Order: sequence, then structure tokens, then C-alpha cells
Amino acid sequence: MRYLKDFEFIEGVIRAGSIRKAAEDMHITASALNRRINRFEDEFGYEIFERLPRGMRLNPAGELLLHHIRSQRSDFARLKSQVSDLSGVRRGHVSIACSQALLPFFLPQVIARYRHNHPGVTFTVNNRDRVAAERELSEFASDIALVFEPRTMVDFEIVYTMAQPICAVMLASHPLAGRETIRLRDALRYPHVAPSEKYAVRVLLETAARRTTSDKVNPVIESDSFDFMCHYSEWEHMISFQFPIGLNMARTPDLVAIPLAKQDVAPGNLLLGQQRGRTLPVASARFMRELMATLQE
Amino acid sequence: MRYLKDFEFIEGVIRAGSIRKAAEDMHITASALNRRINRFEDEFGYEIFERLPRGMRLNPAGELLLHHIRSQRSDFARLKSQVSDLSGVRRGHVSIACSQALLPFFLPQVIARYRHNHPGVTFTVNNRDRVAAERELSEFASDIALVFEPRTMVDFEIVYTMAQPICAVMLASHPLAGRETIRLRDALRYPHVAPSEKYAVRVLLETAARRTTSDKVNPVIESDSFDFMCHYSEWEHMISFQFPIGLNMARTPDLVAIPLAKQDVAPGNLLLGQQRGRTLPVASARFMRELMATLQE
DNA sequence: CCTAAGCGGTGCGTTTTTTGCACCGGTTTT
DNA sequence: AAAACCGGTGCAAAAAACGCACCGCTTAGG
Repeated sequence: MRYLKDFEFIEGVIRAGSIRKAAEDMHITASALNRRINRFEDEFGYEIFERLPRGMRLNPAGELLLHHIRSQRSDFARLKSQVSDLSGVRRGHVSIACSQALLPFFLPQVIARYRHNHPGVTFTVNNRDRVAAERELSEFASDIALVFEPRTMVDFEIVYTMAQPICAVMLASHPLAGRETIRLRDALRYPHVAPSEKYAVRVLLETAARRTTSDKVNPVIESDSFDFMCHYSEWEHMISFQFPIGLNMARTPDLVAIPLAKQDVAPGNLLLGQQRGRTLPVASARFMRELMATLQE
Repeated sequence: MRYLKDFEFIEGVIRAGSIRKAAEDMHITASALNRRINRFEDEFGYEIFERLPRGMRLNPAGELLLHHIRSQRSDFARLKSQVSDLSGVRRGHVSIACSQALLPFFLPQVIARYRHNHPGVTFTVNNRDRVAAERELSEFASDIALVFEPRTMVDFEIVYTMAQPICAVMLASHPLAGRETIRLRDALRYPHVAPSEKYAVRVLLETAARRTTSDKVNPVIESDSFDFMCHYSEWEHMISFQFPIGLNMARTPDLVAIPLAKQDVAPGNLLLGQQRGRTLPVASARFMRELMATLQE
């Protein structure tokens, strides 16, 4: 698209940090690129770059422009997908940023079912923590976010929300394994593994521990992989914690998952969201509806 | 803006209906314009015009593109206003499509107060019926609509709504002038004026008349100007109908406005709205908040 | 029936715009 | 003090856009 060239060059300069580097990246002369940037600023009416001795950096006006560029580009992609949709192609691409818990069982199942009905649709699924997911939405790098307890930001539009109680996962031979629910103080007195403070599970546990018991969350092993932690419970008597949606007990017959007592630990909120005010591409919008339906049952 | 040239040419062709006419309008040769259009379609990947023997018309893909062009243009205007805002200029433009009733008193007062605090902001105020107002929003020709009982369309996002009872307006010496409220059947037995079916007042009156009385709305004078109708009531004993927000009884001391009985006539809904999913320019967004606040009191 | 008018599209020479090259003045690094 | 980058500029070459004349086609109107 010829008319988006200026935007591409601007983004190139942003990425490279200087005109000369960007020019090299994009196989063009520095002088030509320089003139394009200057001409754009001229027509735009405002400077968008600070000229530093070591290169170029966006000024606030440039930040706003960058956001416009990204929004415009994503809108254009949506337009194209709509157009190709009406010529009967039924293609499209969906990009999702999600929490770890969704990766092993939930999303594969939903996506597989969706693709069975819409074989032309492709997917990008990225594991992102709640802060990164929100940033990706606002940069139009992802269409959909499905994360636990994101920091509530203005640009995050919550489409659907669902509470998930934290479960304690352990070997079936563990002393606590027989109970219906487990009190937090009991769980914490046994050796346990936990994720770092970056993850909602840990934050909820810490908050609950401060409120209800004198025990502390004191993990034997700290990891950023829930997959690792749950599987570790298969090898040593060790309690790990995870949301039910991330668990598929049928595949790990030696383990049991028992919810923590409601009065101790608040459930985690799984939030399905998108960039506020954005109109999603057809494929993404349809998949989002599918997601909601699946979550509801 | 150089990079919007293609869009301008495309819109020119849409307006003119043929390349040759558009070329004349835009002071360019038909051949050059033709090549631009063809090149754009080439790069876009889809034809956007039907080639008819008598000229060019948009095909469905073109309709989608046109919507994108308008949205993109309005988004760019918002970007500029944001940028100029952060260089401290506090300028902007607000365009409003509204019902007649808002024109004489309500909007002048609100806009004047707003401009007193924000002298750099300019306004466009257009009188549009409820169908036209919604079309203007979806074409990004207006930022804000303030209309009675618009046909509910998907693209109309209701921001605030307020019920207004229809009032009967008459000379203070009219036989019905003393009452607290007026029954519809009483009003209709006296000579009255009414707007055409295009207007919400008439539709509400007709609906109510069919439901509650055997009398019919049978106006001596039918007009599309509420201003004319109310003022006509000053010269002959004649009942006219209007929403309270369009009335300023202090300026017409000979007239009285008396609400019609609630059990007879449903109140009209005054709706404040914008294009669904659109992020308004700063000035328009602020003015919209101001409007809501004023309506609330 | 034919003609004239209007339509979109195309080949070609000309004009305008963009690019590449060489080079300037400035700041930072070594 | 020299070397390495940086953004910016004058000028000629290359590329893109344009205007003109003309084609084939359909329709409106006598």
C-alpha cells in the first residue's frame, strides 16, 4: 500500500532510533529518509521527533501519532478481512494474549473446535502476564486478552469475567487429599510450591495469608511455570496451586485438585477483554463470542 | 496531507459518479485520475467500483472502504486536535446534529457557557431529523447527536437519555389555559397545529390518539417548524405541541405551556448519542460531558 | 437506423517528485 | 585532537505522476 509508506518509514526510525540506521534497515538512503520525515512533520504541522545528538526519539506528539498509526493499520487489516469475507473467502487471523493457565488445556480445545468450523482462520497465542497483555492490546499487537486479575487500565475493555477458586494440587496419597475443601492455614503448613509475585495466584495467596493466618507463603520452590509446579507435585509430596481452568485431572491420575476454602482465599477473576473502543476483525470477534460461550458453560 | 490524496480522489469519484466528472471537479485529467483509481484497486487487492456504462458506482467492498476512509479521516482530525491540545492551544471543533427543539434556547445557552470557558472551540450545529442525524454520525459528519426518539440503529450509541412530556402551548386566555395538565381528548377538540409524521411529537400524539380517544389528530395547520407553530399560537386561539426543552415561556408572556396528561401520551425520549465505538475528539468528548451535566439538572 | 455524446482505458512525451551521492556543521566518544 | 555518528542540504539522475490524443464501447436521441 503506497499510501502507508510514510508510516512505515516513521516506524522504522522509531525502531532503529536514528535515521541512518533506519535507512540501512529499509534499504534507502539516509538523505531520502531524512527528507521524508521532515516533509511529513511539515505537512503534519508538528514535529514528532526530538533530535538528539545520538539520534531521534519520539516526542509526546509522536507518541500520539504512533498510536494512531497502529490503530490505523489494524483497522485497515480488519477492512481487508471484511472485504475478503464478503468475497466468500472466510479467512482471518486471531491473536490472543493469555495467562499460562489457559495454555495447556482450555485454549487448545476451544481453538481446535473453532478451527474445525472455520479452517481458514489462523491463530497467534502468546503467553503474557497481565501487564504485558494489556500493553499488547493497546499496541494492537493482540486482538484478545484472557488473563487473571489484570491491573485495571483505562484501555482494557472487559467483555466477560469469571471467578475461579484457587485449587491446591497434590498427590492422592497426601495427608490433606481426602478433604472437600482445604483451609489455607493447613495447606501452608505443608511443603508447597508457588509462583512469583508477578502471578495472580501468588498475590491472592499472600493477601489471604496476611488476612487469615499467621503462617506465611513460604514456598520450597518458586517458579514461573505452573506446568512445572503441578508436575513437581507428582514426584514429591508437595502442594502446588493453580486455577481449575488450567487443570485437567484426567491426564494426571495420581494427582488431586481440591479448592481452597472460600472464606480464606478470594477467587481469581479470569477476564476476557479487548482494547477499549476497538472494532475487532471479523474472525477475532467471532472467536471472542465462541470463547464467551465456552466460558459460560 | 499527501498520504490521504488517494482517499480524496476516491471520494471525489464517488461524489461525481464518474471519473471524468470527478477529474473536472478536482482539476486533474481523467486519465491521471483513472490511473490512480486503478492503481489503488491493484494495491488494495480488490475492485472497489463497478464499471457501469454511465460511470462508476461503489460495490460492497467499496462501501466498506468508504466507511474506513471516513473513520480514518475523523480519527486523524482527533489526533491533530490532541496534539495541538498538548502544545497548550486548547482548540477544537464540535459538530452536533440535533432536533429542532434544542435550537432556540437549550443549545445556544449550553454552547455559550462552554465557549466562555473554552474560547478556542468552534461549533457546527445542524438541524437534522432523527434518521438524518444517525446517518451523519455513521458518516462521521457529526460528532454528537441530540434527537428525539431516533430509530434505534446498531451504530447509534446512547450516552444519555431523558424523558420529556409533550406540552400543549396556547394563549393564556384559552379555555384550557388554567389546568394543571390537559387530557389529550380535550386538546384535540380545540383547533390545533401539529408537525408532520417525520417528527416524534406527531408520532407520539397519533399513537396516543389511537389508543385513548376516538378523536384524531386533525391539525388546522401542519408545519415542519416548531418555532412557527408556537408563535402562531400567539395570534389565534390554537393549541400547538412541543417538548418543554424547546420552550422558554419567559420570552412569550402571552403563552402558557401545559403538559399533556401522562396517562394519555407517552413522554418523548431525548437521546444524546454518538457513533458506536468511536473515540470522540477531546473537544467533543468534553462538550458531551457538559451536555450530560446540563441535562441532568 | 445512425449519430453524437459520454464512459473507462491506454500509449507516449513532458513535467514533477523522489532518490542517491557527496558533503557540511555539530556533538560524543576514544 | 581524531574518529565516529548524528541530522541536514545542493545537485544531478532516476522514478513517478501527469496531460494529451486517441481507442473501443454503450447509450440517448433524432
